[in-house]
Amino acid sequence: MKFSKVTVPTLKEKPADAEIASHELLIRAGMMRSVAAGIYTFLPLGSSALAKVENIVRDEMNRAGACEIVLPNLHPAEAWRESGRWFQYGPEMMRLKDRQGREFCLGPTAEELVTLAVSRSAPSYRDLPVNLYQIQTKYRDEVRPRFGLLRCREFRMKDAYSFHTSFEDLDDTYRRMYEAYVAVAKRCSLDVRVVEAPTGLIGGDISHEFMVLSSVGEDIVVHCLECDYGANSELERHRPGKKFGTENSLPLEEVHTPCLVSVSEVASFLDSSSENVIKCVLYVAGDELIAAFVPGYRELSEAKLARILGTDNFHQMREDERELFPQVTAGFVGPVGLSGVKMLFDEELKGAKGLICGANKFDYHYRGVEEGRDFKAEPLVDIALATEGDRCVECGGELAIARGIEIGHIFKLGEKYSKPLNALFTDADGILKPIIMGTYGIGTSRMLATIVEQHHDENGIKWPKAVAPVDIEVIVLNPDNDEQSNMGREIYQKMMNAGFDVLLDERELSPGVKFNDADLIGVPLQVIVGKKTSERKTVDLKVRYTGEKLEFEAMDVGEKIINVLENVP
RNA sequence: CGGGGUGUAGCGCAGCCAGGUUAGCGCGCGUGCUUUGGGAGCACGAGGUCGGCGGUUCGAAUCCGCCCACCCCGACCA
Repeated sequence: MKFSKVTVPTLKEKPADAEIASHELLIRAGMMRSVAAGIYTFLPLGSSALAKVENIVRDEMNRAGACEIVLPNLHPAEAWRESGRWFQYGPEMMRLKDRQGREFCLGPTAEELVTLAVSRSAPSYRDLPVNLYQIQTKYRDEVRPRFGLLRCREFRMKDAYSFHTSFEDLDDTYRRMYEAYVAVAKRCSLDVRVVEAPTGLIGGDISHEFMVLSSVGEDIVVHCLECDYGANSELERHRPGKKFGTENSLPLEEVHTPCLVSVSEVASFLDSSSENVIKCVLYVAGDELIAAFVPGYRELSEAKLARILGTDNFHQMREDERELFPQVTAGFVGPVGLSGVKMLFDEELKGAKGLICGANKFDYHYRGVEEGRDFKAEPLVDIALATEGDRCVECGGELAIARGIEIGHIFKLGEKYSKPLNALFTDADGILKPIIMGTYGIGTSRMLATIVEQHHDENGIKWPKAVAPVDIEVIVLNPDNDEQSNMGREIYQKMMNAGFDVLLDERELSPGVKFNDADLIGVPLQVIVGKKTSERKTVDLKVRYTGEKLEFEAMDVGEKIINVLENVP
């Protein structure tokens, strides 16, 4: 590949709309261009890097016993109506009609189509299990596409679907896919953490997310620093690291707390701390009011609340709704003597003593409140978010809270799709039974961005060798010099013949431009042919990842390149 | 969908508040000469529906209205 013949429009300046490193660098390095919000064109180098990632995924899928297929992007509405998701998916699904008015969508995922494809062959237990996958463009009309390739409306994803005669058999494939995903991440130089995950719109019982910890990640991950426990914050479990409330019982008393509403204000006014205050958050769900109580030093998790309520159709009470619910005194709500409201108590409130809470009376709080004596914490639920200092439920180790980028997600679906789609197999006993399914997704374009997030410096991308768009860049500093030009071309040919992807930069530009472009593009190994070549018959090698520079005799540099390349990250 | 912001040459921006000739700057691009180990120099040159539509005005990039696109925060969500 010659630099002058391939479209690599590098930019000196940061694009105005790029907020994060991967977005900025993929554009500046000439690997992609934005077309519309959350829709990108991959230019030659970006396309090449994406293909490297996808081939690693492909290889690991094949090793795990999955078979590649190609499903259409255009899905007839019929399949989605049968599963019920045509109605559930909502505006996130890109819908369209053909000239006859028949409805279609652009596939956001493909459980329906693949399940129908398998079930139409009327499989018997002898035909199962099978595991089918594709690497395809997916469409989701995200509410807010952002961060370059991290959240797109059109993106690349590998999706696999497995079909089984039993849950035990599903467990086996699930484990193999889990291991394959870990292997993919490793080969792409991504440090991945596997966490328990919510199942969302895909559904099913058990699922795991593959998270790469990163400050630009959109998910919050809670994980143990000592064991393997990790979970998405939406369903994490934790053991409090400190005691809520006081050690001993205190007498209940009412105190005047004029205009003090927030937990910290009340705590400091009463010379106490947020570890003794009950926080109350009011929610409106339909025409019902919900008072949720959590320890004052914690945040309430709306995701957990949604799971408990069985709906996400609720919102925090707004000021203009206060008159609709005269039974509460906003800002001074406490569980003691409260009625006419649905109450929920975080588990940590059980048995707590010496607490401070609203007195359900304007400008008054109670102190010395004790659960069991002054109010009963029922129902007891897990609605609080983990906080720094919490301990692991598995091993008691320290929990860390971090942001993560979700690169993969695997689900045990069971019969969720096979039942409504009537996907059956004939068992050994001759009876038709629903197929047991699993589904496994990995975002390949998101992985590409994640790799750049994890591997870059102030000069540009530092591609790990396995996913670099090309392996070697040969830079001829002065192409007008015959000796340099010939040597550059010779090395270029030789390395291509040795099976490497090589980029030859013999553009008529000053050396600085070529050096900076090379660093920006981030090819693992630079071979520099310049003055030293014409004067001393040597060439320089520069390892992009480490910045290490080596000088070798030009004559036998081919072997040296191969040796050096073997040891670069 | 709520809040905030932006839209002027391929990219990054100034000009707008206080309307007034051929709308500027840097980078990039083209041609020529010089230069070639970390974003070269000189000379000449090309490139613009000032996001769109409508209005006010003798006159609109600039003021007003509507619309569109893009970005950020939130809500939401694989």
